[in-house]
Formats: sequence, C-alpha cells, structure tokens
Amino acid sequence: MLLDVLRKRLEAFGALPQEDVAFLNALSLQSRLVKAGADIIREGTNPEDVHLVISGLACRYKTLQNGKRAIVAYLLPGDFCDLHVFILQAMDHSISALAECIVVKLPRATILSMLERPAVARLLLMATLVDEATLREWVTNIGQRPASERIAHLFCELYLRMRVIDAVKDHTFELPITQSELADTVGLSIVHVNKSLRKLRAANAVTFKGGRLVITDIELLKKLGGFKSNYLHLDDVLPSLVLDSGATTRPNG
Amino acid sequence: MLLDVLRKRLEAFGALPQEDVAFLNALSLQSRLVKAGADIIREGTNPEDVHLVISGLACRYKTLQNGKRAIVAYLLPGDFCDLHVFILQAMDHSISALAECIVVKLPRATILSMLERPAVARLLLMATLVDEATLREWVTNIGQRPASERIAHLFCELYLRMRVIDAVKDHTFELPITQSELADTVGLSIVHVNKSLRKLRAANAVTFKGGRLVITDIELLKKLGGFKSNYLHLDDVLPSLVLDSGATTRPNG
DNA sequence: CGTACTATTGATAGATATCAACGCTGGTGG
DNA sequence: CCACCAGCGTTGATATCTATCAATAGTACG
Repeated sequence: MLLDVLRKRLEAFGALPQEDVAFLNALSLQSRLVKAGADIIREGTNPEDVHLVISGLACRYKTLQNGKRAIVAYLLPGDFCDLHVFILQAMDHSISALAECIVVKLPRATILSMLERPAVARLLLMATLVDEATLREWVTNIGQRPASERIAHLFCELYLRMRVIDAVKDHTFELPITQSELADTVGLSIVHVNKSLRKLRAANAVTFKGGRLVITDIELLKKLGGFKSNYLHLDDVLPSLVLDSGATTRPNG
Repeated sequence: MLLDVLRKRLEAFGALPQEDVAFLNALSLQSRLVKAGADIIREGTNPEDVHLVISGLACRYKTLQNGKRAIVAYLLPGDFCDLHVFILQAMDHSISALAECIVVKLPRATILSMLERPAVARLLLMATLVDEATLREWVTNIGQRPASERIAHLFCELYLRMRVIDAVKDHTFELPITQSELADTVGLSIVHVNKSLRKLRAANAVTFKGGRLVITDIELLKKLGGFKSNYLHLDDVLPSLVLDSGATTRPNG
C-alpha cells in the first residue's frame, strides 16, 4: 500500500488502532511522479490538495534576494509537504524533489477525515511538533557548531530518521543529494563541505559518495556532531533506535 | 485583563467572536513572576501546566555539550512556552526569562476547553505554524547571511512582532537583552556582534543600546537584512503592519 | 565527442573568532 | 561614603575558520 510509509512514520510515535490502519489502507489515492530537481510546490501558491512524499527525497528551501538558497528541511517518505494549507494562506517556501519522488495528493476532505480519528490526529500533530523541534536543532547546529561537526550532526539525524522508515541497510542509506545541496543545508560553501567530508572520512566516521552514506562508526559520528537524539522524541516508543546499532555489542538494543 | 495580550496576538491572525473573548476574560488565572535570568521551564521536564508569557521577554534556548548556548526563539507577551506538553513527553529545550516576566499557568483542562472553541483552536494552530515558519527563516538567516545582515533581519522580525502587540512607540521598543545574548541568537561572537551593531548604527538604520532598539530607517533595515515579511503571515489580516511605517511615503500602505 | 554538472585540490582572500585591555556601570560590603 | 567587584560594552591586534578563485578530472548525457 502506498500509505504504508505514512503508517510506519506515524507508528514511530505510537501504535495505531487496527481500524485506523484499515482506514488508511482504504483511501483511494492519486499519485504523482516528480522528477529530480523539479518543484513539487512553489512559494506563494496555496495548494488545493495536501501532498505526501511516498518515495524518493525532497526538501523545503528558500531563495534569498542575493541569490543564495537555503535548504531548511528534508522530506523523507511518510512526510507531509504542506499540512498547513488549511490554516495559512500561502506557502512561504518552496518544496523540490532532490531525487525522483512519488507524491500522493490528498484532498482536504481526506485530511479532515483523518483528523477526525483521534489516534491519527494525535500522531499527525506529534509529527508536526517534531518537525518544529528539528528546526530548533538546526538553528542550534548551524549557529553554533563548526563545519565538520555540523555535517556530522546532520548525518546522525538523517540516519535516525532513515531507520524509522526502514531505509537503512547495513549501516548504509541512500542520500541522493550533491555536495552543493549539502552546502546549502548547513550554511557552508561547496568547497568547504568537500574538505569537511574528507575529514569525516579520514576519521573513519562516515563516507558520503555517489548519493550514498555509509556510516562507519555511529558512536564516533554522534560524538563528533555532539548529537543527542532527544529532540526527535523517539525515546519512549523506539528505544532501540536511540541506542546505537553499530559493531559494538549492545544486547538490549 | 491578563489575557488581553493573548487576544491581541491571536487577533493578529483573525477576528475572534465576542463569546470567545468573553470566555478568555472569564478564565481564572494563576500568575507567576519570574526574575530576569531565571529559568521558566527546564529541558527534560514535562510541565504540568501550560505557560503563557504575559509581560517581559523570554527565550527558548539549548545548551550544547561544548558549553555553547543557542537561543532559538524569543517569547513575547502572548506567546506560549510549552503548548506541546500534551503531545510530547519531555521538553527538548529550556525557557528562560531575559527580563522579568509575568507568566500565567494554564491547567491542561483550560487548554482543552480553549481547543474546543473552533476559532480559538484555529488561531492557536496558526500561531504554532507561524512559529515553525519563523524557525525556517532563522535557519535561512543564520545559514546564509553575513553578520550585519543577519542582525538586521532579526531586528526587522522583532519590530513586526512587537508592533503586533502594540509594543512599538515612536519607532522604538524595549529589547532587554545583552549583546552576548544577541550573539547566541545569531550565531556570532560577542565582539563581532558589537562591531556589526556599530555598522548598522553608522548606516543610520538602527541603534541598539541599553536594552532599547531605536529604528532609524525601517526601509533601510529591511533592505540590509533582505527582509520579506511573508513568513509571519500577517499579510491578509494586518496589511498596515507589513508595509512600512517610516518617513518614506507609501500612499497605498 | 562535446557539454554540463559534480567532485576535488591548492592558493589566496575575506569573514569571524579569540585574546587582551580598558572604561563604564550598578551593586555590595566595609 | 568609598573601595571593590562583576557584568557589560568597546576597541585593537592577532589567529582561525571559511569563502572565493582557479584549475583539473571524472561522469553522465545527448
């Protein structure tokens, strides 16, 4: 089912009643294929439907008057693009596909029927609040950490988020972005990102190459990035995710 | 009434029915005085009540393992500290009073009764979404703009937010923070903040001294900071706030 | 086989941080 | 009342970090 990925994402925060799962499965969906590099939603518009990423990778971004671009969030499978169209008038940022994406369009009526289900509504709200917490962490990361640590922290976060949706295999996951996009994410120049990545690789922490991230030593990476996972609020539900899964043995992990 | 400031904040996004205003006025409130520098809520706790700032100035902040501090939001009168305690288990950041604050404690039951009123619930959700949009803007600001522009942008934002709660008199408002706190907000060193402030003053854009901000030329300040107010989503409701109020004439403003 | 885009590297320039010193202010205790 | 102290603001000198520039190479793609 297309919405499996949404269920997986929501259940990371808490179990979902069987009837709600059935409800999700019964929805008829209209999906759309978006090519890498294409915009899914553009700033200034007010989308008619709500968009949900099913596969691929997308990002929220802002373009500055000086021509620079800031990537302010990554959207993984199961993430909503624009759940706020109900409340706010116009998009204050754009959303673009970093890799080819499958996106489903959920009519507003569908969303409203989802919100009528308390368990679903609660988990949706929770996901929104975690998005906000993640932004606070990004402000902290970009504002206070030097280049290599900044990148290490981002990689830790993405690693955990990818694990939630079962996208990590053998300490490796697809991260189909260029160094240029990474630079726009962490607020560094391309060249400096390149050199910082080399440092992280030399430290035997992580290798990023060809749109693929190989975590060599997650504990080291966490230490380098000063990473604490509490802001993702997975602790209570999925303690196994919070603890490391690396080569080091952790029987209760 | 203590909650006047909340009403003012909410009505910045849309009118509130008379009966909802009456409802707010009828609430019995327990207020608390917090000294400057004291924590209102600390990371790791799960507050019993929801806190709302009535007067003064507070901030959300995070402390890093390397001892640095990041200020990730300012809380003005009418802002909630921890509306998310219903959903998330523990605070992932702390909240501290920058100046002496009056804070009211709203029992969870009170919040629930507020959420039962559609107009109030809608405006609360809207305020939450604007908080998130503001964080995206901060990520952009800190990540992409050089020092002076970064500070100019922050000042523009605070100027608009202060106007919403009628805290701007004569192009001037109280901003009771130190340069050190400003540095932790924009991700710069104290010394560099000091020098950047001097530049902004020399440009005749803004003067920050003694916890007070005097806007000399708001249009210039906006230009320096590359400021676009759309992310605050005041456009539809309070267009007069969005356009300039400065010496330059703008007949259709 | 060009033509982009991406990655990489070294050299240099520019921005920001750190260090150090000083003055100012408000409070505090003698 | 005065001496002292702590926090804040200010300034200049220096160190470090990061950006920019330039060149090269690899890769995908038409």
